[in-house]
Amino acid sequence: MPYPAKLSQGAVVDAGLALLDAAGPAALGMRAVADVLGVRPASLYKHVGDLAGLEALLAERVAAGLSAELDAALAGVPPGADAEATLAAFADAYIAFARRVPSRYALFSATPYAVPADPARPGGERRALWARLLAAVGAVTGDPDDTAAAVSVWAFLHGFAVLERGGLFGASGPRGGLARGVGALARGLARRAGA
Amino acid sequence: MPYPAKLSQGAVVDAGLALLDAAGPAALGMRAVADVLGVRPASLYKHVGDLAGLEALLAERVAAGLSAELDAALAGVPPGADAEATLAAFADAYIAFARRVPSRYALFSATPYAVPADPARPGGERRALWARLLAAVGAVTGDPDDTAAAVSVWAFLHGFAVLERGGLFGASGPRGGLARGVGALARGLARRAGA
DNA sequence: GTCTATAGCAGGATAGAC
DNA sequence: GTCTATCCTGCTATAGAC
Repeated sequence: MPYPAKLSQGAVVDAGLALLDAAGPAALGMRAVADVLGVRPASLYKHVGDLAGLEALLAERVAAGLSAELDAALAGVPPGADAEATLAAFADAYIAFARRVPSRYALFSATPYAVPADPARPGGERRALWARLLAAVGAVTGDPDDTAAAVSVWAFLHGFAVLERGGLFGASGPRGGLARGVGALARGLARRAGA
Repeated sequence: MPYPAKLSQGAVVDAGLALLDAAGPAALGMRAVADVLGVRPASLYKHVGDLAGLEALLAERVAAGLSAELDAALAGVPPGADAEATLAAFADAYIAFARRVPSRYALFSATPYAVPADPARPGGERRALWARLLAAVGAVTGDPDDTAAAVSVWAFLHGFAVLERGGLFGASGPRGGLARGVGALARGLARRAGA
């Protein structure tokens, strides 16, 4: 065989992830991914469609990784723990991910919605993430499906991650803003004592 | 005169702003701005240096606009108002700006720090914005220089703006998450009643 | 200060051979 | 399924004439 099969969709996604970590989201492109794989750019189109398709696959993969880490963090919280401690564990895991692999987090959060293409029903990982968030927030509010509260917490965490990564906090850094915000949200979102 | 002066730095910035509003941050470029002005791209370089210089000028201008609106919102709060109402007015004005001119907000928040170039000491508008934020948060915490609390509120507002604009909330939208988060932060950040 | 002309670079995507 | 070869589009930035 003159041209044996060297690629697969999974291999292309793996290469994209490696490139993402090494060179950042701006460097993600068909040419660069092909270079990583030692292959010609044209070959990739048979496996991931086009660049947008590759990005969607990558976002899904990243969402799965984040979801797993959040799951582990929630599982590590002792059964009788304080509700605020549960939310703090979730928040710490979320921010730790954004700090450890900022390029993956950037790609994930820049992809509006994994437009449900035909194969394998993407977007499912996003829903899993949302479920983890609702669980963590539910521990604080007492309502296991408190959408507004979940939106609040997500907005705070995402905003913190983005501002920190963008250098918007300046040289002084966040200055305790993470713990302060998580604590404030936990107390402020909690069901009123008398209710 | 064969080539009368048609341009000025201010005119180029105005055109950039118009282009930004009409076509989004991705469309901002020397060619496009020149087209808006009916001029050749090469002419712009005498006025704004290069593309990065133009972006810095635009970010500064946008920061000034946002700062002014926040100022007006804070000034509109009655003197004896509740501390939570003050923060809510600030938050509403912030999000209203991000919704009304999303491209301007995106440019502003994407520019890490107006690198202080020689002319007119840029970056000053950012500091003004930070002062407004500290004032609004100080009304809630009682500390006029509570950095951690200000970081918390900014992270929440920016995160909300970004997620909403990016369509990350999905079809259902934020679902009351803004008011919920502002209320929770106001209560959670407030100085303890007994202190 | 504006113009013409051009250099230089990078990127996505396709047609058709093997 | 991979290859070669190529097209097309987009952009910043500079040199030198007027």
